[in-house]
Amino acid sequence: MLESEAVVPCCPPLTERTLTAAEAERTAAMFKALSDPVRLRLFSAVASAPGGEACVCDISDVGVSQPTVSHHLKKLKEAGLLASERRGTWVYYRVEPSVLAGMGRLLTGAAPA
Amino acid sequence: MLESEAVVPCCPPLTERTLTAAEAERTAAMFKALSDPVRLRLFSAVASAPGGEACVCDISDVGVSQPTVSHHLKKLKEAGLLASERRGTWVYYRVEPSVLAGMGRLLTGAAPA
DNA sequence: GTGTTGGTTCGATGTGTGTCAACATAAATG
DNA sequence: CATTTATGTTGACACACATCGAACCAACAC
Repeated sequence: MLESEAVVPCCPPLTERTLTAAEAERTAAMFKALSDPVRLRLFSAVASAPGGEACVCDISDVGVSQPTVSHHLKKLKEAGLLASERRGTWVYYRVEPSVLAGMGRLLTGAAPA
Repeated sequence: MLESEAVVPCCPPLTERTLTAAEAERTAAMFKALSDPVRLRLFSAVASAPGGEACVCDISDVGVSQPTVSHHLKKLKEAGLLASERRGTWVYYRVEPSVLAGMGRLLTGAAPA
């Protein structure tokens, strides 16, 4: 199981040149992780949570069963977008810091302020 | 056929709050359009082309059959990421201007320089 | 008109994926 | 130990999707 193999320092901005097949493969994997409505809601719930992290119990109200939530969180983790840590009873997820900036740079070709 | 219905002024940054179901649906559709390696190569080919546009004949060398290229370009168009125009013999695709900035803002929460 | 080149649409097919119910694991609590 | 609560995993199923060849349309040349 290959998890969170550095997805950030991956590829040039989309406006720079045509991506190679390998670059496209890696970049597509990140977009694919965010291409499902449920995953997107889960991700934004974590990303917007105070402290940058949230326990599953706080974000699992997205209209699907709990196993499905777990499945989607796993996918986000495999894509390198989220990291998880168990603290006692609950499991907390947080956003991998550099990921958002990296994907933003991919689209805009510039670092945000 | 609903094409390019304003996708840009759609949704708040992912870090702001948990997206609503409707917001997640719309945002996921844009990410999904970029979640395929072939589409990503086609999109970057158009986005990086001089003048911001390219004819199909210039970008269709991505390792799949030409009908498949056409299929993917159609999807990108339906997602509001590309626009097409026929000029004589050839069909030209160009990037919808505000889309990249809009998606970048979605991820970083800030406008690029 | 016929022919040729560029592009899209149409079926068909195989693979991928989102979903849930059922089961399994992990930690706290009694 | 048994029980309860919180997550994760497995297996199965239905639907979506990427791909192709073949048929089709659009513009140009003859």
